[in-house]
Amino acid sequence: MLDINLIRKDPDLVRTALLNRGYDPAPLDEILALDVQRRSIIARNDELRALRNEVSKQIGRMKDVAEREAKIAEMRRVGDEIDLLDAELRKIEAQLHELIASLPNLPDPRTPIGPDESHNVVVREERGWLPAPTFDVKPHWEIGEQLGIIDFERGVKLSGTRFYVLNGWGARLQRGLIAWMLDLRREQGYVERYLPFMVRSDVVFGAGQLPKFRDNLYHDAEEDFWFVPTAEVPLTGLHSAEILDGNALPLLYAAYTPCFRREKMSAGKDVRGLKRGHQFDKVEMYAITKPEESDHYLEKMLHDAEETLRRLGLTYRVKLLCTADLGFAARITYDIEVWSPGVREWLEVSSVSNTGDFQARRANIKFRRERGAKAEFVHTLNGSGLALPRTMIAILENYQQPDGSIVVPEVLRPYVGTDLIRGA
RNA sequence: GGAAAGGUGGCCGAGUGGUCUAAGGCGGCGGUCUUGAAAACCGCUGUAGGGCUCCGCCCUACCGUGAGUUCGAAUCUCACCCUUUCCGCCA
Repeated sequence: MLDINLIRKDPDLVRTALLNRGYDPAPLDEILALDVQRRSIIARNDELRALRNEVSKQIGRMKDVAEREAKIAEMRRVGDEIDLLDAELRKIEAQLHELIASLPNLPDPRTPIGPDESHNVVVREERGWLPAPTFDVKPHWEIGEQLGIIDFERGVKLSGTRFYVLNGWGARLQRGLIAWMLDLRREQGYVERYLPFMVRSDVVFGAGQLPKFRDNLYHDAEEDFWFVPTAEVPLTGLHSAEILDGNALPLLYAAYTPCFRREKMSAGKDVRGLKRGHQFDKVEMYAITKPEESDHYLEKMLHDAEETLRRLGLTYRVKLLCTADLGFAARITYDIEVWSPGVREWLEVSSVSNTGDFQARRANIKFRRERGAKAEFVHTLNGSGLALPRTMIAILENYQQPDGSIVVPEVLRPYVGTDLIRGA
Protein backbone atom coordinates (compact mmCIF):
# COMPACT_ATOMS: atom_id res chain seq x y z
CA MET A 1 0.00 0.00 0.00
CA LEU A 2 1.37 3.35 -0.99
CA ASP A 3 1.37 6.23 1.47
CA ILE A 4 -1.44 8.67 0.64
CA ASN A 5 0.81 11.49 1.87
CA LEU A 6 3.38 10.58 -0.76
CA ILE A 7 0.75 10.42 -3.49
CA ARG A 8 -0.52 13.82 -2.40
CA LYS A 9 2.94 15.35 -2.13
CA ASP A 10 4.56 13.94 -5.24
CA PRO A 11 1.96 12.59 -7.67
CA ASP A 12 4.37 12.80 -10.61
CA LEU A 13 6.80 10.42 -8.93
CA VAL A 14 3.98 7.88 -8.56
CA ARG A 15 2.72 8.52 -12.10
CA THR A 16 6.16 7.81 -13.57
CA ALA A 17 6.47 4.64 -11.48
CA LEU A 18 3.10 3.37 -12.72
CA LEU A 19 3.98 4.07 -16.34
CA ASN A 20 7.32 2.31 -15.95
CA ARG A 21 5.48 -0.73 -14.66
CA GLY A 22 3.02 -0.66 -17.52
CA TYR A 23 0.12 0.37 -15.27
CA ASP A 24 -2.56 2.87 -16.20
CA PRO A 25 -1.90 6.04 -14.16
CA ALA A 26 -5.52 7.22 -14.47
CA PRO A 27 -6.59 6.14 -10.94
CA LEU A 28 -4.10 8.66 -9.61
CA ASP A 29 -6.19 11.70 -10.56
CA GLU A 30 -9.25 10.07 -9.12
CA ILE A 31 -7.36 9.41 -5.89
CA LEU A 32 -6.18 13.02 -5.63
CA ALA A 33 -9.71 14.34 -6.21
CA LEU A 34 -11.23 11.96 -3.64
CA ASP A 35 -8.52 12.90 -1.15
CA VAL A 36 -9.48 16.58 -1.36
CA GLN A 37 -13.16 15.69 -0.93
CA ARG A 38 -12.38 13.44 1.96
CA ARG A 39 -10.49 16.05 3.90
CA SER A 40 -13.10 18.74 3.43
CA ILE A 41 -15.82 16.40 4.70
CA ILE A 42 -13.72 15.43 7.70
CA ALA A 43 -13.12 19.07 8.61
CA ARG A 44 -16.85 19.85 8.52
CA ASN A 45 -17.79 16.63 10.29
CA ASP A 46 -15.27 17.09 13.11
CA GLU A 47 -16.54 20.63 13.60
CA LEU A 48 -20.12 19.39 13.98
CA ARG A 49 -19.09 16.62 16.34
CA ALA A 50 -17.19 19.06 18.52
CA LEU A 51 -20.29 21.23 18.70
CA ARG A 52 -22.53 18.28 19.54
CA ASN A 53 -20.16 17.00 22.23
CA GLU A 54 -20.05 20.41 23.86
CA VAL A 55 -23.78 21.07 23.74
CA SER A 56 -24.67 17.54 24.86
CA LYS A 57 -22.65 18.11 28.00
CA GLN A 58 -24.53 21.35 28.61
CA ILE A 59 -27.87 19.60 28.12
CA GLY A 60 -27.02 17.20 30.91
CA ARG A 61 -26.71 20.13 33.29
CA MET A 62 -29.69 22.19 32.10
CA LYS A 63 -32.59 22.92 34.47
CA ASP A 64 -34.80 25.02 32.19
CA VAL A 65 -37.02 22.56 30.35
CA ALA A 66 -37.87 24.80 27.38
CA GLU A 67 -34.24 25.71 26.77
CA ARG A 68 -33.29 22.08 27.13
CA GLU A 69 -35.85 20.89 24.58
CA ALA A 70 -34.73 23.59 22.15
CA LYS A 71 -31.12 22.44 22.38
CA ILE A 72 -32.10 18.81 21.98
CA ALA A 73 -34.04 19.66 18.82
CA GLU A 74 -31.08 21.62 17.51
CA MET A 75 -28.67 18.78 18.20
CA ARG A 76 -31.01 16.34 16.54
CA ARG A 77 -30.59 18.35 13.33
CA VAL A 78 -26.82 18.45 13.83
CA GLY A 79 -26.89 14.69 14.31
CA ASP A 80 -28.78 14.24 11.06
CA GLU A 81 -26.16 16.26 9.22
CA ILE A 82 -23.38 14.22 10.81
CA ASP A 83 -25.09 11.02 9.64
CA LEU A 84 -25.22 12.34 6.08
CA LEU A 85 -21.57 13.35 6.14
CA ASP A 86 -20.62 9.97 7.65
CA ALA A 87 -22.36 8.10 4.86
CA GLU A 88 -20.65 10.27 2.26
CA LEU A 89 -17.29 9.83 3.99
CA ARG A 90 -17.63 6.04 4.19
CA LYS A 91 -18.35 5.91 0.48
CA ILE A 92 -15.37 8.10 -0.41
CA GLU A 93 -12.99 6.27 1.90
CA ALA A 94 -14.06 2.90 0.50
CA GLN A 95 -13.38 4.12 -3.05
CA LEU A 96 -10.10 5.68 -1.99
CA HIS A 97 -8.98 2.53 -0.23
CA GLU A 98 -9.88 0.36 -3.19
CA LEU A 99 -8.00 2.60 -5.61
CA ILE A 100 -4.89 2.92 -3.45
CA ALA A 101 -4.89 -0.80 -2.67
CA SER A 102 -4.80 -1.52 -6.39
CA LEU A 103 -1.59 0.47 -6.92
CA PRO A 104 1.62 -1.56 -7.03
CA ASN A 105 4.76 -0.66 -5.10
CA LEU A 106 7.13 1.98 -6.46
CA PRO A 107 10.18 0.40 -8.12
CA ASP A 108 13.56 0.95 -6.48
CA PRO A 109 15.85 3.26 -8.51
CA ARG A 110 18.10 0.26 -9.18
CA THR A 111 15.30 -1.65 -10.90
CA PRO A 112 15.89 -1.40 -14.65
CA ILE A 113 13.09 0.26 -16.59
CA GLY A 114 11.71 -1.91 -19.36
CA PRO A 115 8.47 -2.86 -21.13
CA ASP A 116 8.93 -6.64 -20.96
CA GLU A 117 11.02 -9.44 -19.50
CA SER A 118 13.72 -9.07 -22.15
CA HIS A 119 14.86 -6.03 -20.17
CA ASN A 120 15.71 -8.09 -17.11
CA VAL A 121 19.43 -7.84 -16.46
CA VAL A 122 21.64 -10.86 -15.85
CA VAL A 123 23.77 -9.76 -12.92
CA ARG A 124 26.06 -12.77 -12.89
CA GLU A 125 26.33 -16.38 -13.95
CA GLU A 126 27.99 -18.96 -11.71
CA ARG A 127 29.24 -22.25 -13.12
CA GLY A 128 28.70 -25.15 -10.76
CA TRP A 129 31.44 -27.63 -10.05
CA LEU A 130 29.39 -30.45 -11.51
CA PRO A 131 30.94 -31.59 -14.82
CA ALA A 132 28.84 -30.90 -17.90
CA PRO A 133 27.07 -34.04 -19.18
CA THR A 134 28.75 -35.80 -22.11
CA PHE A 135 25.60 -37.61 -23.25
CA ASP A 136 22.07 -36.71 -24.26
CA VAL A 137 20.31 -35.95 -20.97
CA LYS A 138 16.65 -36.95 -20.82
CA PRO A 139 14.10 -34.44 -19.57
CA HIS A 140 12.95 -35.18 -16.01
CA TRP A 141 9.47 -36.31 -17.05
CA GLU A 142 11.01 -39.03 -19.13
CA ILE A 143 13.64 -40.18 -16.66
CA GLY A 144 11.19 -39.78 -13.77
CA GLU A 145 8.65 -42.10 -15.34
CA GLN A 146 11.35 -44.49 -16.52
CA LEU A 147 12.63 -44.82 -12.95
CA GLY A 148 9.07 -44.98 -11.61
CA ILE A 149 9.67 -42.11 -9.17
CA ILE A 150 7.20 -39.71 -10.82
CA ASP A 151 3.67 -40.80 -11.76
CA PHE A 152 1.96 -38.18 -13.88
CA GLU A 153 -0.97 -40.36 -14.96
CA ARG A 154 -2.14 -41.12 -11.47
CA GLY A 155 -1.69 -37.49 -10.45
CA VAL A 156 -4.10 -36.58 -13.24
CA LYS A 157 -6.44 -39.38 -12.17
CA LEU A 158 -6.59 -37.96 -8.67
CA SER A 159 -6.76 -34.24 -9.36
CA GLY A 160 -6.44 -33.45 -13.06
CA THR A 161 -3.81 -31.71 -15.09
CA ARG A 162 -0.81 -30.15 -13.32
CA PHE A 163 -0.82 -32.74 -10.56
CA TYR A 164 1.54 -35.68 -10.10
CA VAL A 165 2.55 -38.30 -7.60
CA LEU A 166 6.10 -38.84 -6.33
CA ASN A 167 7.03 -42.42 -5.56
CA GLY A 168 9.65 -43.99 -3.31
CA TRP A 169 13.02 -42.36 -3.72
CA GLY A 170 11.45 -39.52 -5.67
CA ALA A 171 9.31 -38.56 -2.68
CA ARG A 172 12.27 -39.19 -0.44
CA LEU A 173 14.52 -36.91 -2.51
CA GLN A 174 12.07 -34.04 -2.18
CA ARG A 175 11.60 -34.59 1.54
CA GLY A 176 15.36 -34.73 1.99
CA LEU A 177 15.75 -31.46 0.10
CA ILE A 178 13.20 -29.77 2.34
CA ALA A 179 14.89 -30.92 5.53
CA TRP A 180 18.33 -30.01 4.21
CA MET A 181 17.21 -26.53 3.10
CA LEU A 182 15.60 -25.83 6.45
CA ASP A 183 18.79 -26.89 8.25
CA LEU A 184 20.83 -24.67 5.95
CA ARG A 185 18.57 -21.71 6.76
CA ARG A 186 18.99 -22.29 10.44
CA GLU A 187 22.75 -22.30 9.94
CA GLN A 188 22.35 -18.96 8.13
CA GLY A 189 20.43 -17.42 11.03
CA TYR A 190 16.77 -17.96 10.15
CA VAL A 191 14.31 -19.23 12.74
CA GLU A 192 12.04 -21.98 11.45
CA ARG A 193 8.30 -21.45 11.52
CA TYR A 194 5.55 -23.97 10.84
CA LEU A 195 2.52 -22.07 9.59
CA PRO A 196 -1.16 -22.49 8.74
CA PHE A 197 -1.63 -23.37 5.07
CA MET A 198 -5.07 -21.75 5.06
CA VAL A 199 -5.53 -18.13 6.12
CA ARG A 200 -8.12 -15.40 6.34
CA SER A 201 -8.81 -12.77 3.69
CA ASP A 202 -7.13 -9.93 5.58
CA VAL A 203 -3.90 -11.93 5.76
CA VAL A 204 -3.89 -12.37 1.99
CA PHE A 205 -4.64 -8.68 1.56
CA GLY A 206 -1.69 -7.78 3.77
CA ALA A 207 0.77 -9.58 1.54
CA GLY A 208 -0.74 -7.95 -1.56
CA GLN A 209 -2.35 -10.95 -3.35
CA LEU A 210 -5.85 -9.65 -2.63
CA PRO A 211 -7.91 -8.10 -4.05
CA LYS A 212 -6.06 -7.90 -7.35
CA PHE A 213 -4.89 -11.51 -7.77
CA ARG A 214 -7.78 -13.51 -6.40
CA ASP A 215 -8.06 -15.41 -9.70
CA ASN A 216 -4.81 -17.17 -8.96
CA LEU A 217 -5.83 -18.35 -5.48
CA TYR A 218 -7.79 -21.30 -4.14
CA HIS A 219 -10.56 -20.36 -1.77
CA ASP A 220 -12.76 -22.32 0.60
CA ALA A 221 -16.10 -20.55 0.43
CA GLU A 222 -17.63 -22.26 3.46
CA GLU A 223 -15.05 -21.09 5.95
CA ASP A 224 -13.72 -18.16 3.91
CA PHE A 225 -10.19 -19.59 4.02
CA TRP A 226 -7.58 -18.95 1.35
CA PHE A 227 -4.99 -21.60 0.53
CA VAL A 228 -1.56 -20.03 0.73
CA PRO A 229 0.08 -19.40 -2.67
CA THR A 230 3.41 -18.94 -0.84
CA ALA A 231 4.62 -18.90 2.77
CA GLU A 232 5.20 -15.18 2.26
CA VAL A 233 1.47 -14.68 2.90
CA PRO A 234 1.23 -16.15 6.42
CA LEU A 235 4.71 -14.82 7.24
CA THR A 236 3.56 -11.28 6.43
CA GLY A 237 0.48 -11.84 8.56
CA LEU A 238 2.47 -13.23 11.46
CA HIS A 239 3.20 -9.83 13.00
CA SER A 240 0.31 -7.85 11.52
CA ALA A 241 -1.07 -5.10 13.75
CA GLU A 242 1.93 -5.42 16.04
CA ILE A 243 4.47 -2.86 17.15
CA LEU A 244 7.77 -4.68 17.39
CA ASP A 245 10.72 -3.88 19.61
CA GLY A 246 13.36 -2.23 17.39
CA ASN A 247 16.12 -4.02 19.30
CA ALA A 248 14.66 -7.39 18.30
CA LEU A 249 15.04 -6.60 14.58
CA PRO A 250 15.78 -8.03 12.17
CA LEU A 251 13.48 -11.02 12.44
CA LEU A 252 14.67 -13.74 10.07
CA TYR A 253 12.28 -16.61 9.39
CA ALA A 254 12.36 -19.76 7.33
CA ALA A 255 9.29 -21.83 6.63
CA TYR A 256 8.33 -24.87 4.62
CA THR A 257 4.84 -24.82 3.13
CA PRO A 258 3.04 -26.23 0.16
CA CYS A 259 1.95 -23.51 -2.26
CA PHE A 260 -1.39 -23.59 -4.07
CA ARG A 261 -1.86 -21.74 -7.34
CA ARG A 262 -4.65 -21.89 -9.85
CA GLU A 263 -2.35 -20.81 -12.69
CA LYS A 264 -5.37 -19.56 -14.61
CA MET A 265 -3.28 -16.89 -16.27
CA SER A 266 -1.00 -19.44 -17.86
CA ALA A 267 -3.36 -22.19 -18.98
CA GLY A 268 -1.63 -24.33 -21.56
CA LYS A 269 1.84 -23.10 -20.64
CA ASP A 270 4.42 -25.43 -19.09
CA VAL A 271 1.87 -28.23 -18.71
CA ARG A 272 4.51 -30.91 -18.95
CA GLY A 273 6.55 -32.19 -16.04
CA LEU A 274 7.06 -30.72 -12.61
CA LYS A 275 7.68 -27.17 -13.67
CA ARG A 276 4.33 -25.57 -13.01
CA GLY A 277 1.90 -27.47 -10.80
CA HIS A 278 -1.19 -26.33 -8.93
CA GLN A 279 0.44 -27.57 -5.75
CA PHE A 280 4.14 -27.35 -5.06
CA ASP A 281 6.43 -27.23 -2.07
CA LYS A 282 8.74 -24.41 -1.13
CA VAL A 283 11.10 -23.40 1.62
CA GLU A 284 10.79 -19.68 2.10
CA MET A 285 13.04 -17.07 3.71
CA TYR A 286 11.55 -13.94 5.21
CA ALA A 287 12.95 -10.86 6.92
CA ILE A 288 11.45 -8.00 8.92
CA THR A 289 13.96 -5.19 9.24
CA LYS A 290 14.43 -1.53 10.03
CA PRO A 291 14.06 0.58 6.87
CA GLU A 292 17.74 1.48 6.65
CA GLU A 293 18.77 -2.20 6.91
CA SER A 294 16.49 -3.81 4.36
CA ASP A 295 18.85 -3.55 1.41
CA HIS A 296 21.59 -5.22 3.40
CA TYR A 297 19.29 -8.15 4.12
CA LEU A 298 18.16 -8.29 0.50
CA GLU A 299 21.77 -9.07 -0.41
CA LYS A 300 22.08 -11.54 2.46
CA MET A 301 18.97 -13.43 1.36
CA LEU A 302 20.18 -13.52 -2.23
CA HIS A 303 23.53 -14.84 -1.06
CA ASP A 304 21.84 -17.42 1.17
CA ALA A 305 19.61 -18.66 -1.66
CA GLU A 306 22.60 -18.90 -3.99
CA GLU A 307 24.47 -20.90 -1.37
CA THR A 308 21.84 -23.63 -1.77
CA LEU A 309 22.71 -24.09 -5.44
CA ARG A 310 26.43 -23.70 -4.79
CA ARG A 311 26.37 -26.62 -2.36
CA LEU A 312 24.54 -28.69 -4.94
CA GLY A 313 27.20 -27.78 -7.51
CA LEU A 314 24.64 -26.48 -9.97
CA THR A 315 25.09 -23.77 -12.58
CA TYR A 316 22.87 -20.76 -12.07
CA ARG A 317 22.47 -17.13 -12.95
CA VAL A 318 21.12 -14.12 -11.09
CA LYS A 319 18.77 -11.69 -12.77
CA LEU A 320 17.66 -8.26 -11.70
CA LEU A 321 14.04 -7.93 -12.78
CA CYS A 322 12.94 -4.90 -14.77
CA THR A 323 9.88 -2.79 -13.96
CA ALA A 324 7.58 -4.81 -16.24
CA ASP A 325 8.43 -8.14 -14.59
CA LEU A 326 8.46 -6.90 -11.01
CA GLY A 327 5.85 -8.37 -8.67
CA PHE A 328 3.03 -6.17 -7.36
CA ALA A 329 4.43 -5.73 -3.84
CA ALA A 330 8.14 -5.60 -4.70
CA ARG A 331 10.34 -2.59 -5.25
CA ILE A 332 13.32 -4.68 -6.32
CA THR A 333 13.63 -8.39 -7.13
CA TYR A 334 16.44 -10.78 -7.94
CA ASP A 335 15.53 -14.03 -9.65
CA ILE A 336 17.82 -17.02 -9.47
CA GLU A 337 17.64 -19.44 -12.38
CA VAL A 338 19.29 -22.83 -12.42
CA TRP A 339 20.47 -24.49 -15.62
CA SER A 340 18.90 -27.82 -16.42
CA PRO A 341 20.27 -29.75 -19.39
CA GLY A 342 17.24 -32.03 -19.96
CA VAL A 343 14.65 -29.33 -20.52
CA ARG A 344 17.48 -27.11 -21.78
CA GLU A 345 16.36 -24.02 -19.98
CA TRP A 346 17.10 -21.74 -17.08
CA LEU A 347 14.55 -22.54 -14.39
CA GLU A 348 13.46 -19.89 -11.92
CA VAL A 349 13.99 -21.50 -8.52
CA SER A 350 14.10 -18.39 -6.37
CA SER A 351 12.83 -14.88 -6.28
CA VAL A 352 14.25 -12.54 -3.66
CA SER A 353 12.45 -9.25 -3.09
CA ASN A 354 12.53 -6.17 -0.96
CA THR A 355 8.99 -4.80 -0.58
CA GLY A 356 10.09 -1.85 1.54
CA ASP A 357 7.16 -0.71 3.69
CA PHE A 358 4.53 -1.74 1.12
CA GLN A 359 3.41 -4.92 2.89
CA ALA A 360 4.07 -3.38 6.30
CA ARG A 361 1.50 -0.70 5.51
CA ARG A 362 -1.05 -3.22 4.26
CA ALA A 363 -0.53 -5.56 7.21
CA ASN A 364 0.17 -2.77 9.70
CA ILE A 365 3.54 -3.97 11.02
CA LYS A 366 5.48 -1.36 12.96
CA PHE A 367 8.43 -1.06 15.28
CA ARG A 368 9.71 1.36 17.87
CA ARG A 369 13.40 2.25 17.94
CA GLU A 370 13.21 2.87 21.67
CA ARG A 371 10.69 3.32 24.40
CA GLY A 372 8.56 6.38 23.78
CA ALA A 373 9.76 6.75 20.19
CA LYS A 374 7.23 7.04 17.40
CA ALA A 375 6.12 3.76 15.83
CA GLU A 376 7.46 3.37 12.28
CA PHE A 377 6.65 0.88 9.55
CA VAL A 378 9.14 -1.97 9.17
CA HIS A 379 10.47 -3.23 5.88
CA THR A 380 9.70 -6.79 4.79
CA LEU A 381 11.63 -9.05 2.45
CA ASN A 382 10.94 -12.47 1.06
CA GLY A 383 12.95 -14.98 -0.87
CA SER A 384 12.46 -18.53 -2.01
CA GLY A 385 15.04 -20.86 -0.64
CA LEU A 386 14.11 -22.76 -2.83
CA ALA A 387 11.10 -23.90 -4.84
CA LEU A 388 11.19 -27.70 -4.67
CA PRO A 389 9.88 -29.04 -8.00
CA ARG A 390 12.30 -27.04 -10.10
CA THR A 391 15.17 -27.93 -7.81
CA MET A 392 14.07 -31.54 -8.29
CA ILE A 393 14.14 -31.05 -12.07
CA ALA A 394 17.66 -29.63 -11.86
CA ILE A 395 18.87 -32.58 -9.79
CA LEU A 396 17.17 -35.24 -11.93
CA GLU A 397 18.74 -33.74 -15.04
CA ASN A 398 22.13 -32.48 -13.83
CA TYR A 399 22.86 -35.59 -11.76
CA GLN A 400 21.57 -37.98 -14.39
CA GLN A 401 23.96 -40.79 -15.43
CA PRO A 402 24.24 -42.33 -18.91
CA ASP A 403 22.60 -45.51 -17.57
CA GLY A 404 19.53 -43.56 -16.45
CA SER A 405 20.27 -43.58 -12.73
CA ILE A 406 20.44 -40.44 -10.62
CA VAL A 407 23.37 -39.71 -8.32
CA VAL A 408 22.16 -38.17 -5.07
CA PRO A 409 24.07 -34.93 -4.37
CA GLU A 410 26.56 -35.50 -1.59
CA VAL A 411 25.07 -32.96 0.80
CA LEU A 412 21.68 -34.68 0.53
CA ARG A 413 22.80 -38.25 1.14
CA PRO A 414 22.29 -38.19 4.93
CA TYR A 415 18.81 -36.78 4.33
CA VAL A 416 17.75 -39.04 1.45
CA GLY A 417 19.38 -42.23 2.67
CA THR A 418 20.97 -43.44 -0.56
CA ASP A 419 23.81 -42.48 -2.90
CA LEU A 420 22.14 -43.50 -6.10
CA ILE A 421 18.55 -43.69 -7.34
CA ARG A 422 17.94 -46.60 -9.77
CA GLY A 423 14.19 -46.87 -9.31
CA ALA A 424 11.37 -46.20 -6.91
C1' G B 1 -21.87 -29.25 16.48
C1' G B 2 -24.14 -28.12 21.83
C1' A B 3 -23.74 -25.37 26.62
C1' A B 4 -21.67 -21.67 29.81
C1' A B 5 -18.48 -17.59 30.91
C1' G B 6 -15.86 -13.72 29.01
C1' G B 7 -13.33 -9.67 25.45
C1' U B 8 -11.72 -2.18 28.64
C1' G B 9 -4.90 1.24 27.40
C1' G B 10 2.06 -2.14 27.23
C1' C B 11 -0.07 -5.55 31.43
C1' C B 12 -3.71 -6.29 35.60
C1' G B 13 -8.31 -4.28 36.62
C1' A B 14 -12.78 -0.76 38.05
C1' G B 15 -16.62 1.29 35.48
C1' U B 16 -24.54 -0.48 33.84
C1' G B 17 -26.87 6.60 30.00
C1' G B 18 -24.41 12.92 31.28
C1' U B 19 -16.97 16.72 33.56
C1' C B 20 -15.27 9.10 31.16
C1' U B 21 -10.97 14.32 29.77
C1' A B 22 -11.77 5.80 31.38
C1' A B 23 -10.60 5.21 38.47
C1' G B 24 -6.79 2.40 40.85
C1' G B 25 -2.50 -0.60 40.45
C1' C B 26 1.83 -2.65 37.80
C1' G B 27 5.51 -1.66 34.20
C1' G B 28 8.25 2.16 31.62
C1' C B 29 10.40 7.26 31.04
C1' G B 30 11.84 11.99 33.34
C1' G B 31 12.63 14.66 37.92
C1' U B 32 13.35 15.66 43.48
C1' C B 33 16.21 13.46 47.39
C1' U B 34 21.12 10.42 47.74
C1' U B 35 28.38 9.61 47.54
C1' G B 36 25.70 5.82 44.50
C1' A B 37 21.51 2.72 44.51
C1' A B 38 16.91 1.40 46.71
C1' A B 39 12.66 3.47 48.98
C1' A B 40 9.53 7.66 49.05
C1' C B 41 7.42 11.73 46.52
C1' C B 42 6.16 14.68 41.86
C1' G B 43 5.25 14.70 36.58
C1' C B 44 4.66 12.10 31.93
C1' U B 45 2.71 7.65 29.23
C1' G B 46 -1.42 4.46 23.13
C1' U B 47 -3.20 4.38 17.81
C1' A B 48 -5.29 6.78 13.61
C1' G B 49 -7.28 10.99 10.99
C1' G B 50 -7.77 16.31 10.38
C1' G B 51 -6.49 21.51 11.29
C1' C B 52 -3.16 25.46 12.79
C1' U B 53 0.30 30.76 14.09
C1' C B 54 3.63 23.22 13.10
C1' C B 55 10.42 21.70 18.11
C1' G B 56 4.24 22.77 19.94
C1' C B 57 -1.10 23.42 20.31
C1' C B 58 -6.29 22.33 19.08
C1' C B 59 -10.25 19.13 17.24
C1' U B 60 -12.26 14.18 15.94
C1' A B 61 -12.44 8.90 16.26
C1' C B 62 -11.00 4.36 18.82
C1' C B 63 -13.31 0.19 25.42
C1' G B 64 -13.54 -7.34 20.26
C1' U B 65 -16.09 -5.98 15.05
C1' G B 66 -20.32 -3.96 12.56
C1' A B 67 -25.13 -1.95 12.60
C1' G B 68 -28.95 0.45 15.72
C1' U B 69 -31.49 3.46 19.90
C1' U B 70 -30.34 8.55 22.04
C1' C B 71 -29.36 15.53 22.31
C1' G B 72 -25.45 12.29 24.47
C1' A B 73 -23.11 5.11 24.53
C1' A B 74 -17.41 1.62 27.39
C1' U B 75 -22.48 1.45 29.55
C1' C B 76 -28.85 -0.05 26.27
C1' U B 77 -30.52 -3.34 21.58
C1' C B 78 -29.31 -6.72 17.44
C1' A B 79 -25.89 -9.50 14.49
C1' C B 80 -21.15 -11.32 13.98
C1' C B 81 -15.97 -12.53 15.41
C1' C B 82 -12.58 -14.31 18.92
C1' U B 83 -10.94 -16.56 23.68
C1' U B 84 -11.59 -19.94 27.83
C1' U B 85 -14.06 -24.17 30.17
C1' C B 86 -17.27 -28.44 29.78
C1' C B 87 -19.83 -32.02 26.46
C1' G B 88 -19.80 -34.42 21.53
C1' C B 89 -16.51 -35.90 17.48
C1' C B 90 -11.51 -36.95 16.12
C1' A B 91 -5.33 -37.98 14.18
